[in-house]
Amino acid sequence: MARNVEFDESLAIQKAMEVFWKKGYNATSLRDLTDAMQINSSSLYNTIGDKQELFVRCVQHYTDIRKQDWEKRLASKRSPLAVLVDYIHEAVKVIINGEDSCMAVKSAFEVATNDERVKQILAADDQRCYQFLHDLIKKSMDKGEIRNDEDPALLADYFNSTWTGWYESFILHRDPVKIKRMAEYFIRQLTK
Amino acid sequence: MARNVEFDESLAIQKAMEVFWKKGYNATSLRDLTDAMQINSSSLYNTIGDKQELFVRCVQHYTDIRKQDWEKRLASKRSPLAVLVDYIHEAVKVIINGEDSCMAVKSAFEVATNDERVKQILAADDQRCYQFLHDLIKKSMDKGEIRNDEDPALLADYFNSTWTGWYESFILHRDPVKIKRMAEYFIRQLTK
DNA sequence: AATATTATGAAACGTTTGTTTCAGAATTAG
DNA sequence: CTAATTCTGAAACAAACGTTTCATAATATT
Repeated sequence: MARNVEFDESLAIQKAMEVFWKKGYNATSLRDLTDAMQINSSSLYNTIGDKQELFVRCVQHYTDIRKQDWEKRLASKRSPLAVLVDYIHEAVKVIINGEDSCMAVKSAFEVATNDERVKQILAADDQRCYQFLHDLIKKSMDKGEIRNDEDPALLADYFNSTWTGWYESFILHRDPVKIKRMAEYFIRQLTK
Repeated sequence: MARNVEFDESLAIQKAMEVFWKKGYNATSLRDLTDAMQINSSSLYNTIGDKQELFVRCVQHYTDIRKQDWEKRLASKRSPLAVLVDYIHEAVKVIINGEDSCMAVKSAFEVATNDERVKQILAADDQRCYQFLHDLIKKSMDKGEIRNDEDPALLADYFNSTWTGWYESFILHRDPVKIKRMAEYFIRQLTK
């Protein structure tokens, strides 16, 4: 027998995520957040909680979106190698055209070292990406699309950790050609 | 005709660097810094400047140390491949045993996106690491120590960006074996 | 329609932030 | 020794921080 929450919580989380993504955890103030979310701080504290809790929810939201993307790609009818190559090309596009870097990577270095919950969420996200790559590599090997003289688990680990450096490179040099060349080498390693 | 600065400036920079390295730029307060440096904030502002200026000096100091290390390794009498492999193994040790992640990487993601001077310093540092790798790879190819069917500039770029992901992986999973296996694969790519 | 309950907005909370001030201690040059 | 200059330490600064309070508005249930 009382009123309901007025604002759309998932939309508010989305808006907060965008701010955290761009500025990072520590450089984002609560006013930055409530401005973007268009809610009062009392509403924030009544529903979601404090800044840390909000950040956890935002990181969770960020990784949820990625999870859905990987699941959709794995369900594709195309050949595993085609899905893998397509994914790499889209990753390059995101790095080159995206205004901001990857929120998962930024949060891993800035927050995961101090916040156990954020670390768990990002570790789970990383594990899913590994699984995504491992599935595609294994299937490609079984179908004879790529060479199979290396352990697919090792390749998945290696490739999974590779993107991170591409983000750093693009932050420092803003050279799209450099990223594209590395991606081509990346794919060549598998196929030749 | 007046007194001199009392504290050792380079020692103070070193101490400040350690704090920034561990906590990151935004999570570090000026009191954290003056406590570690064991100086009063007035002395800090009189000699070095504000927080941003101090951070720039710390990042510069961090990259200076790396520069010296690369120069020393390049001057080695051993074979280029041996120097390269040795460097990779030591990089793995640093990742696995180091309490904190790489300050250059952390700063690239947290600060370089907003601070042009930090970005320039880190870009120059990255360029030097590229040059270090390129020199060793080129020489190894010329001596016939490794395969030469790929462009050494491309390999240097690719390898240079690879470490960053290893740091992220270790933050999230703390699995030394994983890092070691990736390093072995890394070396295998060159030699076989 | 009355009532109990909850969400909201504005203001205020005590801390902490980065930075500045300034009197006095220290030191060098004449 | 004197005097001019500079460094230091403690205190204070306003602004911004994350968070809480509370009166009021809103609504679902009876």
